[in-house]
Amino acid sequence: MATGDEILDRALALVEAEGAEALTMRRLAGELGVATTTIYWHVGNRDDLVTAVVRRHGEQMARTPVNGDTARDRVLDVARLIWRTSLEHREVTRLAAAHGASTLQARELELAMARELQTAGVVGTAARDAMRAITACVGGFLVAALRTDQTPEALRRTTVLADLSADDGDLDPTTREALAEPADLPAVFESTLQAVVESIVPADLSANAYL
Amino acid sequence: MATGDEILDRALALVEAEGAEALTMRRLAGELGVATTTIYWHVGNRDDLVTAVVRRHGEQMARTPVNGDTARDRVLDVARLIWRTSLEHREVTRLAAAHGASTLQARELELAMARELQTAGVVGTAARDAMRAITACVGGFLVAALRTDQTPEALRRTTVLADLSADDGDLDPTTREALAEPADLPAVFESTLQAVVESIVPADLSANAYL
DNA sequence: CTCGTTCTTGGACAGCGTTACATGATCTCT
DNA sequence: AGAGATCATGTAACGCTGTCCAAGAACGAG
Repeated sequence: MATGDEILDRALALVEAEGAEALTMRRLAGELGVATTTIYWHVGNRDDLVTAVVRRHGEQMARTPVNGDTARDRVLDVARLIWRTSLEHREVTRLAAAHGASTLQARELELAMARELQTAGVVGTAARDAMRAITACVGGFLVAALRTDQTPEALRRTTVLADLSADDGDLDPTTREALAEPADLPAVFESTLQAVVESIVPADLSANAYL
Repeated sequence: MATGDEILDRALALVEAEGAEALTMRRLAGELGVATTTIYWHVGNRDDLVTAVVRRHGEQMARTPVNGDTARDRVLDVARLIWRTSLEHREVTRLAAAHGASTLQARELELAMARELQTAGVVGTAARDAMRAITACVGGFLVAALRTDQTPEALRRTTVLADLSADDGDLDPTTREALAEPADLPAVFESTLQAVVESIVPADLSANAYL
């Protein structure tokens, strides 16, 4: 009656609809009209459940085609794709992050990035290091972005603003004021991404003044 | 008998000694030889507790002096400082990350970075964006690094290697082999950091071929 | 001594993941 | 067709978590 796939689909829907914290064994079982032990039988542990959910979602994420004329553009596009889809399904992203499985969520897209890097001439350990660098940055910006949509109270605890009082006197008032407001994260992400990719796959060799 | 400071000190020691997961209200109370409710009276919620612990640790973290001749070097050094101390106290870092309070942990150091950016001529919203970019990258590499020291079983689930079988046929065997092995994360971090900072605070203007 | 505030406690509640065990359904083999 | 194994589900419990309530202990001020 309740196949493993049905359970995973429901779990995914539950997470997307009501948040990562809503994914509890009892809750999911209730959603399916089934005893909690049934989930254990079909899927296993909660760890296994989350892993399977994240993996399944990761495969769906990778269905979007990659755009870009040059290989470098395509590398950039894959990174943006991870960024965008992770934000669109932020609850799944949150679940994956809490589980330490972000890499699993983006697994297919990371492979796609490796392919694009390859056609850009980056292979072997260099490709691996490049991929890790890019995905680490994307992941870092993602946690920053996901932290933003939390309760205002928790935000005030966490953000740098707090007290722009006298304790940082040697800081320009303009800067201090700017620090109190949130950054345009997508824009900062874009420019940082460009810098990182540029350091790995130089934009256009003919435009390089050194050559 | 049990002041708030004592509780926080014990909590910090507990986390550093036995891991972030060991910080439970009952466990901490037992450690202090006190009823769990006492903690609630002095510190408050568990959220409050974790927040206070992370903040306290963050203040201790910021006591290391910043090195470097040029302002740019000092910006780099602050970033490396966050990286290094966060790894040295990885359990606290894990706790902060699980709580969404990484920014709080590094608050003082981020302010230090803002100061260095200022002397490097980056002020106002540019300073804010620069700081966010750098800290996001550091944070991303940190979660990647912390994921590494997890159980081998969980690692195999998460890492990109898994099956270097036929499903990614158009991938160079050298690359495929490299992807199966972990990267030298500190080295990749260092070079990525350089690239990001370079894009914000150009190294030495006289060395720029365009000027 | 007594009142009021500060501090501490024991005991409960609801929720979580997980498991041992019993039960029913389904299929297979003789 | 009937016996037995395998699959699928349900019941009930264990130990753990954060949290709160009402009641008591300590203690300084009047």
